[in-house]
Amino acid sequence: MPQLSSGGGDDLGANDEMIAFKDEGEQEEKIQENAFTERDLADLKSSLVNESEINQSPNAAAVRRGHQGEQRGFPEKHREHLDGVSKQQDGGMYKTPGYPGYPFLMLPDPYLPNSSPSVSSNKVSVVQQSHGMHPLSSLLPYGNEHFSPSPPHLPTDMSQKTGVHRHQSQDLSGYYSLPPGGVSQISPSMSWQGQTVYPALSPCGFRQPYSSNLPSASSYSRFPHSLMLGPSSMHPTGIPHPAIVPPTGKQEHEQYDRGMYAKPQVEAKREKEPKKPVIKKPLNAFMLYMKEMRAKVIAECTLKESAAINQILGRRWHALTREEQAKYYELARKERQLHMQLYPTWSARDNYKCRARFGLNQQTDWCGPCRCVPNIHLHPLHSIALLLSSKLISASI
DNA sequence: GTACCTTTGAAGTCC
DNA sequence: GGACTTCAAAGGTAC
Repeated sequence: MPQLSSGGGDDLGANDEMIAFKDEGEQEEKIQENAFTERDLADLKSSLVNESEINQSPNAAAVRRGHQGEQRGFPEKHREHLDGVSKQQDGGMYKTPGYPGYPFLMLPDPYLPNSSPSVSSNKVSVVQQSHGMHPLSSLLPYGNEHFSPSPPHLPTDMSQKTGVHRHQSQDLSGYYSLPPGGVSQISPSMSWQGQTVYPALSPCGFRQPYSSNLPSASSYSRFPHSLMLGPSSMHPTGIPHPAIVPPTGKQEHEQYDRGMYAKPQVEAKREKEPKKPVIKKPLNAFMLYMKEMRAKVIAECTLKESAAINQILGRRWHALTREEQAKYYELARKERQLHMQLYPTWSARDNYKCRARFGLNQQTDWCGPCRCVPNIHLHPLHSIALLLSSKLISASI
């Protein structure tokens, strides 16, 4: 996928999608000729989303379900209009003096030299956003200079362009104020950069999932309290990370017991033990955008259904300029970088359901059913032995 | 109680 | 290398 990592600011990654988005009207013309194509159904959904944006009705989602047939021919011009409106809205978001509801602003900036709750990290800054400060800079744990034309601390090859080089771990210490000894020496009290990415929302009508009475809890809005209280929730480095979540709910259920296999006593015993926290994937650019804009869309459209909201956000994402998208690509890139720094052995594969489904150790067990490999690097002979054993397991299954 | 929906992007897997 | 799959967030909905 296109990323900033290619080094050029022009390669922001949304080209294809943006082109497809612009061609949407042509497709809809074809749809009028073939009323029962699959594209028609997809277009219907988009039209319904448009309607939700226009009507801003809290019942729009319900209406969508109930009257899909009636709304099949929703005028295309409304979509074009909405695209313009949404573009205007999104474009204006960076110009708005106040930045209400911008969730990232409420948290300390761990990567600024003075990372204590600062002007850019408390609620006051929310309404002082625009004064010589890029609105997104506050969202960043990386400081305002991130969007400045020539960040002083950036490597020379990154200064004048948004280009990114993938391997710049040496830069992270400057970016994230990491101690020279590496992440393992980061004080546990330091706010995790993701807090600014997954924060509590401002009290001005936005959701605030956890009590703000507890200072520590408010600083870890994305963490369940159990995660914050227990050392088991900590990363080995001692750093609480928003990507670390206890395997509760859906994931826990899917990963530890799906009824796929009978539980031996060992399994039952394992369940009594504290569950290992799951390291989540770092958020990509669009996910970061959604996190930021969801509350705004909810407020504007009075929608609550995430599926419909995400459709709107997807359209708005395409409506963003490349420069606007670049900010989120850059954020996502830093998220991935820090994630890699903190969890060098972690792989997205670790969270694949298949391994946990069969009760396999993420680090050592060979996943026979799906053939995905363990995280460790095995001796070739060991690998062959595991391969053979996995085939036997597969045959027995 | 939990899967599903819906979006885009990153990463992994497969052929 | 391209196609495909999975998972990140979110919360209402359906079963």
